[in-house]
Amino acid sequence: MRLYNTLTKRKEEFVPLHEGEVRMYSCGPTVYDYFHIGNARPFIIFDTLRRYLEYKGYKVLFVQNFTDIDDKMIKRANEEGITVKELGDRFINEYFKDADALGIKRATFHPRATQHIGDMIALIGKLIEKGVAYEVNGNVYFDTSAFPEYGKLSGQKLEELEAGARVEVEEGKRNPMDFALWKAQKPGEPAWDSPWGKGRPGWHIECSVMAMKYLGQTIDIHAGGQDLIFPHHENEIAQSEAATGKPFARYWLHNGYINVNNQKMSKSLGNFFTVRDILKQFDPEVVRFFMLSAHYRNPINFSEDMLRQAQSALERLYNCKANLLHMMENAVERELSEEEIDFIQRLAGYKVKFEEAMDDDINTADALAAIFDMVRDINSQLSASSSKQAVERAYALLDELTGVLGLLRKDPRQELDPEIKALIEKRQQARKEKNWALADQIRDELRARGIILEDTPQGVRVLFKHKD
RNA sequence: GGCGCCGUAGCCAAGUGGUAAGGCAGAGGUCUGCAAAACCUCGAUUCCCCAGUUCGAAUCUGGGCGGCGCCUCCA
Repeated sequence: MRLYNTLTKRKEEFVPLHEGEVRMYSCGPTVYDYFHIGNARPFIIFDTLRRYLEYKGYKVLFVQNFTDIDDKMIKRANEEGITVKELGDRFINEYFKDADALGIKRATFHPRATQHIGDMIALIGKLIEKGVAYEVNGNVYFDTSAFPEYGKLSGQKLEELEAGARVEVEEGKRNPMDFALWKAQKPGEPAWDSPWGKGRPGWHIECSVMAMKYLGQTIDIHAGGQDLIFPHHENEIAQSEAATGKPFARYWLHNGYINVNNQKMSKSLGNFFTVRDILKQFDPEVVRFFMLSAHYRNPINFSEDMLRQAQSALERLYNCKANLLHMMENAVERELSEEEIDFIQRLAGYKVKFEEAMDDDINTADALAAIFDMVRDINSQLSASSSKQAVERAYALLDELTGVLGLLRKDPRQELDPEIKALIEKRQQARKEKNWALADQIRDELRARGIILEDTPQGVRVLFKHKD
């Protein structure tokens, strides 16, 4: 598999450090609010990468943190009149509700920053010992000039960064690009004891600490949004590598933004849509499909119209799944025909195409194209008279490949309540008697209730309309 | 000022040297009591523009136009 590595600006063959095992870390949310759909992109994309690595047989250790202490947390907690801890508890809970809905698997570990303060203090102490960090009035800063490779991830040179710096130089910093590892307590802020007095950790140190604690000093994959390249990930590299003398992460993956009217969606611009709100109107899998319909490094424009397109496309896949399930209940056990043998051979081809796409830097758009090719073939090849074996093979592959993408997780068949069943029976009777007026009336009635009836050669097929 | 990305049919989107995937929308047809679903057919002689390299370029090089991002919290 090849992955685009931000560090080298190239696609590289992915080879994990430990055979058969992948250790990856992805920057998680700051839990001060519901997350928006721009935040959802890396969650969905890197969940998909994780699923694909597992599909390929790797054991994946996946860590995604929660940032539960920083300026935004403190500000919001004050506004709400609750503690930072209470705020964090609440939105971690809300995070899981939305993430679960989107089919994002739980990470192996979901560490919280505030539960690793001791480890952070230890790492900061080590950096001071090594002479790459210094303390001023209870604040500790990382000395960027002491780390010659600073800027290697973002492709920036220290002097250029400084020239363009819009940062106000904080009192006590030796260098404008130096960043806080530890912040002295200000009145009213939560604080922890440390060798430099009461205070709290800077943002960047948490990811270094939690990544190394759970995954070791050198991890395979570190992922996040493009806006984290600088300064967050740059700083993580500086801290971690200055402390250990070893490469911190071997492959750095960054997803592109979600735009609204071609502008980056962000909290500060106010042009964001929370996942919570979108899910009132759309099925979560529609959101997931939308994210996967473009390559993860390209920007994608978000709009309701795009979601509707995704919804229609997803429905095509669900129709295929529903058809196969329906056929499986009716298909006959018999020898495969020559045609069916050819068909099964073609199935293997779609699987190869799918894997080639995913192996090429997680090209989910191309992988979906392979699935759509397969769906067309299934639809034209299989019918009521197909052999059960052929139908089952097709179903198994569709289920397997869409499963890697986290799609088609629902069973389109649902228990019907007796009233609906009775209506369908009544309609069947009417159809037998060629009472088309009554039959159509019942069909319309059910449609209004979100139940779609299709008359197939094998009997009535019941579909449930997705939210829209 | 530094670093970087993008511009492919009405819309979305792969493809990055060998002659334009896939999806949505639309048109016609087949099937159907009518539908729905599905299937078949139709859509870029062409990939923002210009020049160059090449037997050959959407794909490489140079220039231009247009859009966007990072360099500050941000997925």
